[in-house]
Amino acid sequence: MFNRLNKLIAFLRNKKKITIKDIANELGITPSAVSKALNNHPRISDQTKEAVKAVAKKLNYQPNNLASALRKGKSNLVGVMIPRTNSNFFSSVVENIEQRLSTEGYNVIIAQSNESFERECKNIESLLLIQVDGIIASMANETMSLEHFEKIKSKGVPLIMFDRGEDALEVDYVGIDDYESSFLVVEHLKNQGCKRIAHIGGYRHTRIYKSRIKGFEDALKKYGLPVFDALISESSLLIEDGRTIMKQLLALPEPPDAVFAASDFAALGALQVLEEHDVKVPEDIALVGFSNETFTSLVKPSISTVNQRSEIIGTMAAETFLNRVNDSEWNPKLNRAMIEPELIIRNSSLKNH
Amino acid sequence: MFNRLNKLIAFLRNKKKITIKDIANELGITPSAVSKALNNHPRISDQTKEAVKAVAKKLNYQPNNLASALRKGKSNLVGVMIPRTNSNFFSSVVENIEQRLSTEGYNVIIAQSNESFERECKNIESLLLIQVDGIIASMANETMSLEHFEKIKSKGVPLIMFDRGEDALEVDYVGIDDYESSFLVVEHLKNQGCKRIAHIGGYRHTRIYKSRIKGFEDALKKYGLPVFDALISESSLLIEDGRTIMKQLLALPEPPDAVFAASDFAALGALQVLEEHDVKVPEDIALVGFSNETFTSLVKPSISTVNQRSEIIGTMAAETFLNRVNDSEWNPKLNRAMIEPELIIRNSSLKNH
DNA sequence: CAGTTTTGTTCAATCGATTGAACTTGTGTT
DNA sequence: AACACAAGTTCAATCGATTGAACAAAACTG
Repeated sequence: MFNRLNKLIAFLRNKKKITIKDIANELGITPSAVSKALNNHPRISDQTKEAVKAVAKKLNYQPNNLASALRKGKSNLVGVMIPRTNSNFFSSVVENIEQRLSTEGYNVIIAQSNESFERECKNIESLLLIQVDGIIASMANETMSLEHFEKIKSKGVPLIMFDRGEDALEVDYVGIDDYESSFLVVEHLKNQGCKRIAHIGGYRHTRIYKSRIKGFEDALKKYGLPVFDALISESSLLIEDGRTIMKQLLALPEPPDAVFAASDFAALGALQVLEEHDVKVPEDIALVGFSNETFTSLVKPSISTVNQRSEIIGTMAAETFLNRVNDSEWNPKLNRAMIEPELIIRNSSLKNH
Repeated sequence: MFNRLNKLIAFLRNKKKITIKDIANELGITPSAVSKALNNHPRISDQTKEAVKAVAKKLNYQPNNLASALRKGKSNLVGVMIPRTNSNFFSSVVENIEQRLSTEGYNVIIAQSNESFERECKNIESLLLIQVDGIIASMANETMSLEHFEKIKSKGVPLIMFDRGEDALEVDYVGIDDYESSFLVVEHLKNQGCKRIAHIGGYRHTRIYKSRIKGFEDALKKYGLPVFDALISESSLLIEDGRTIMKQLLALPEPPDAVFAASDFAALGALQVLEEHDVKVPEDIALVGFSNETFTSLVKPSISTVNQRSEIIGTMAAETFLNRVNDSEWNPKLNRAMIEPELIIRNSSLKNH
């Protein structure tokens, strides 16, 4: 009884699998003619093409991408690897990449590393196994070694990094100008009358965080403000890190009158601690975060932050990939795009209102 | 000059492409022996197996998944389609699915519909083209027609729905008991002394929202509270919807003393309006949301909400998929799992503290 | 009208791995 | 020594689509 059912199901499934052969039979031509007709080969008559396409539609033909990918060495898949999906910035970048690439016939595959180096390696492994035509990625915080990314390059698969990328990895890159963004923040805080500005930074081993720290220091100098090493810290920039560091800052003999955190999460942690210590924000201490996460506009006070222009970054990353596959080998020059950051001023740093 | 470079690159690429043939040559055996050795075929000697594996490692052999997928009709890919990635719930479910399936050798591919019906259709198209071995999905809010999902079934590809799924679509399902969750909320609100409870619900055409509304009404009856149609609304449950509806509720001759929103976003919108109208939460109006989004614990007051157990749902969805592929055709019975919801009580509904 | 082009199609090989059948050894049995 | 049998491997077909070369037929040229 089950056997009969099995066979029926198997039959139905086979029935479903329409191949170019079936179309060829239906029309009395060969599979190769069908293939060429479907691919708009110039040597095939319009008449045949139309007939083939009509039959294909009639039979509900679904091309087997695997087969064509195998033959053509092209899967029409683009892998996008991000540290986390539950971040406004990353998910927005992905959305914009999807939007741009889908018009070009590419399917976007998302993989998340969860900020884990190991996961990142595995994901790359997976994406390469799937034979993606390219990878657009942003590094996990944990990542220090670059071998896994080198592997992508060495396989000849185009690799485009965004936001978190390293110069040592000589690949196309799209991101905002992190160095510049620190200037925006410091200038704004200075205008608000702040004089002792602290920076809750990311680890210097990551280029973007290094740039933000360097930009921060240089901006202080430019605007004639003192640089205190005790006010500059490095961490993973999670909420908890923000909390810990903020507590340390408050314990200083001379606490800062402004805090610039290199991540909104760290800023949030800092805000929580400030509140717990009844420190008024922005009156006593002004606060600025980074990334324009959704919650920054929801908390009280709303947190000023740096907009990383996820739409532009996503679109440009996609565009860069497209250039890369179209130009292919003949264009070995790197494409490094630095987008202008935008400071979004909210209540956490707005003293005069 | 460029030509030479081209050739070098081409050469390097070819060099990279190690196939079982190369391994076979290296050892003086045939490709099929290599294939069998790598797949632990019983008829191959341990000695050969070890030798093959050693050489494979030495040459850094990367199996071409496309080829094996083509032959075996199995890609080892599982597509996960969710409405949005920037939601705590969905991204957590995905993470748990990934975790479970990766141990089984599957690669998870994420696609987001962005709550758009059209996008959902396209994504399914894509996933089917990629020849995924199965699809785990949660429907977009916009979706009313189910044809695209039927298509998955008709192709014999296992389909598992989670959270947002319809009974009409006769497929495996994992989700919390939405009906029950309304009881938890109403019971809690009643214990807080609330008597006129409003419900900001989702559209009834979606099963889960219908269940929540039905559960809400039945719970009111069970706990001896009056059911007012004017206090029950349907919307897309976005922040803006929460705002609009809250305003309407406040404009009533007799406003509610508690609001149960079927989404945290709607609850957030309601909270904003309440604050703008200087209504005290929870004293004047208590508020409960749904989904345990990150921000619910960050805003003031923190929002009580229903935990959808993303970990359990993700793991069970993965498990269900695995059962389905292993049991294959012989087990046509549906697997509908209803997880117990959990009420997380925060300040927005806690009057006595 | 012979000869050349153009057009439309078929042929056959190919992508890389898999798999059942077939074949060749070596070992064990009587 | 003859034979069965298992072990180890090779052979050849296959998955479905693609592609350059080859071929036939029609259209054009002088």
